[in-house]
Parts: sequence; structure tokens; C-alpha cells
Amino acid sequence: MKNDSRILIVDDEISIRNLLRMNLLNAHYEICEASSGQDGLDKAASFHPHLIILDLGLPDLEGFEVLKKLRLWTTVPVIILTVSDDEPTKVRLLDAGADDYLTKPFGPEELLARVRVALRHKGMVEATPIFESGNLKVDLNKREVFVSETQVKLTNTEYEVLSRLVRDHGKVVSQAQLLKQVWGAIAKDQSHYLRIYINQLRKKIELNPSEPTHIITEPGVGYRLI
Amino acid sequence: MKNDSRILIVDDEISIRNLLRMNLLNAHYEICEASSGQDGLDKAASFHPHLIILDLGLPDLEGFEVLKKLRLWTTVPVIILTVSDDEPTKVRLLDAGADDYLTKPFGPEELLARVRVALRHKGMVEATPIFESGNLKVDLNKREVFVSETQVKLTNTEYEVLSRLVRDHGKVVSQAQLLKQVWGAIAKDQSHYLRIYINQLRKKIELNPSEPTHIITEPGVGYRLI
DNA sequence: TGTTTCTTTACATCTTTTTTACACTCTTTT
DNA sequence: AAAAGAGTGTAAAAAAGATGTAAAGAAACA
Repeated sequence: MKNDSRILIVDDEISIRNLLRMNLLNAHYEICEASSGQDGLDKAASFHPHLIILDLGLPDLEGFEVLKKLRLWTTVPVIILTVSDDEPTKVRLLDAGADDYLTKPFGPEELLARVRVALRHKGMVEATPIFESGNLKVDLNKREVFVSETQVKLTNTEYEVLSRLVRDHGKVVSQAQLLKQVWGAIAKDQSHYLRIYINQLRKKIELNPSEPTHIITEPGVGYRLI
Repeated sequence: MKNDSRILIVDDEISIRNLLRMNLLNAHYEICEASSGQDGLDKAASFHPHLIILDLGLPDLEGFEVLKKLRLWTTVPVIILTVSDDEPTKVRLLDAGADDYLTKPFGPEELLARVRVALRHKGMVEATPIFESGNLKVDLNKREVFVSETQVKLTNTEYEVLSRLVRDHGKVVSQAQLLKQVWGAIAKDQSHYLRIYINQLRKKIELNPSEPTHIITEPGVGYRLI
């Protein structure tokens, strides 16, 4: 049995990380770990987790700040871990976009159950990991792209851009979102990267790159995959 | 302020129902109550709630059974209330489709926060903020505008103006408000911008731009979307 | 070393926004 | 009732800005 959900653990205490890792690996999740807030933010961008488990007691950034920064560009489910059972804190975090809140000590079975609930929610919006429209097919699991049954080879960056569009197909994805997700927080105002890669993608997946039917630009906003 | 989410409370204890009702009504939710499991199932079908708060200690049916029967036909979020903090029970219920689990006694603020989280999840899958009136349809999530089923392409500024009107549809939005929201605080007295963009919008979304039926001018005040 | 990919640079092209100009419709004033 | 003025509608230009494209240099990889 394989479970292809990726989970990011953000916690500075090694003992807790060990406990979480053991339980989650045992349940066949793919794990990535970060030991500080900044590290968590970076890994969230590079690892593309389906769920984040975030401990509040971090050394550099407040867990609350990490959550706020995450919510600027992603809606990935976040489960908060904490020792404090303080109600105002809970409310603040839940309203800031957290999906669940667990007070230590917690039973591992309950954690796993709440992980399943969070992933179930995500499943509702994500549905199928295969996107198909016209002659274009993108398999996010296998990392494969086809145009009219013929496989197309994409570079890493090209694929990152495309997969970001696929994940929100139909909707406009803003330039800021794309840049942040693919090149990281540094490249906020370097939209020319984007133009170049959108251009290369179009050359590879559009029948007529100058009259795109899949990757539509929304001037002043971003791009949209249809 | 109005909050149009409907919440069904299923609980046999009147005191708890009173407490929940008070807090939820105060937060402007629409409430429906059931005092037994069977009653709850019936009301869930007739009332079409956006969220169900289900107490486990029911006289006729086990709360667990109610949840299982609900899940046969609906995915409406369910928050479980209980006195028992028993982990296996939690896991069983969460895996049976419950979305959250609160142990009594709980703070009212936390309950409300978890209600908001559950409704937020629901918002992800459906209930997208779509404005529809006559032949005009505006999807604020996808940033799409349709006139008689045909998609209309709007520039960024045009869309900003329209979405501002949509958000307060029915009401008059003053020129000052529109200018401030779209062009920023600088452009307070440059109402000609507005006239030009209202004009362009009408050309795009009105059947007869000179006799607008959607974007109505309120002379001396501002504009109104109907 | 050769190949691939990523980044940088440069410029052409297109769209959108702003500016400018004028016509229209009311209401108020004479 | 005609004239004036304020607010509004419309059409076109000029200006600004965003996007598309090609190609060369730098970095990574084998």
C-alpha cells in the first residue's frame, strides 16, 4: 500500500519530530522536516506538501507569523501543534487560516485521524491529479505531459510553472503567486522570468504558440490554464 | 451585517442548545434545532444546513449512527460535541466523516472559530461568490464575467470597478469610494476616470449601452449594480 | 568537454491607461 | 423660454506599461 501525500513537519524539538515522523512514515506518508520557521517556509515552497504540521514554539519566527506568510500564497491545510490550551490563541490561529489545532500531549491515533480529515478536505478541491483538456494532458503524479498522445519533455522550471497552473486550472494565477512558488520569495519583481518560461511552455504545448489556447494571459493579473 | 449560513444543532440537552443558539444567533447564523437523532436526520434533509453540530449523547440513535446515515447522502461539515475525551471514539468518528471534534466543556469562542473553519472548507468546494442577475454573471473567484453565457474579457481596471460594484450590489457606491478603491487615495477628484470606465464596462456588459440595465447611474452620488 | 538548463540582456509588439476634446442632458438662473 | 453651468456620456489620440521573442552569456551537470 502506498500513500502519496506529502507532509511537512515544522518543529524545532527533535523528540517531537521523531515521534511525528515515526507515526507518519508508518502510515506511509512522505515526510519532509523543517526545524525553524524560515526553514519551514522555504520547504513549503520547494517540497509542495499536501499538509503542514506546524508547532507554535519555534525559535526564530512565531508560528503565527509562519502561518500568515504561508497563507499569502497557498491554501495547503495546516494543523497547529502546541502545549498551550489558551482559547484566544486558538481562535486567532484558526481565523488566520489554520485548519485544526491540537494540544500536546495528544494521542498519535488522533493526530493521524485529524491528518486524514485535513487531507480529505484537500481531496475535495483537488479531485484528480490528472489534468486533461483538449489535446493537453498533465499527470501530476507521474510528472508527465502529453500533447496529442505524444509525450513532451519539460525542464524542471517549465514543469513547476505548468503544474502551478494546473493545480488552479480555470482560475487566474497571479504573477506574484507563480514567481513565489517557482523561484521563491526573492523573485517577486522579476516577472520577466515568467514571460520567458510561459513563452517556452507555449512553444512546447500549444499548436500555435502565438495564439495560445491553453495558457491564457490575463494582462495585469497573471496567467490562466484552460 | 448579515451572515447567511444555516446551522443545524442536534442535541437533546436543552441547556446546551440554549448556549449554542445564543452564541450562533449572536454571530448572525441562521439556526435550526433538533432534539433527537431521527429528528436531526429529518431536519438535515429539509433545512439544508451548511453545517451540523452533533452531540454524541442522544437518546434514540447513537450519534455515530446519525453521522453514518448523514454521510450516505451529504458531505455537509459535521462538528461533533461530546463529554468523553476517549481517543478511539474520536478516531472512529473523524474517520466516519466528521470534520471536527470538540470536548465539553468548550469555550464559545473556540466553537465559533471551528465553525468558521468548517464553513471556510465548505466555501472551497462550492458556494463560490457568484453574482448573477439577468444575463450577467460575475464569478469573483475565477475572475470571470459572462453575458448570456458568453465570457467577456475585462481589463484589470474594468474588473476592479465591476467587482467593487458587485460586492455591494443593490447599494449605491459613491464615486469617491470607487475612485479610492480602484485608483487609490490620490485620485479623489478625478471622476472622469470613472465615467470612462463605466462607459467601457457598459459597452461590454450591457445589451444596449445607452440604456443600461445593470450599471445604473445615481446622479450626483455614484453608481449602482442591479 | 560538450550539453542542457537557467539567467541576463535587448528590443519589438501589443494592450491598457491616461489625456484630451467635445456632445449631451439635466437643473438653475436670468 | 433661452442661457449658463454642472454633471455625465462618448470617441478618439498620445503616453505608459506590460508582454512576447530572440539570442547570448553563465551555471550546472555529466
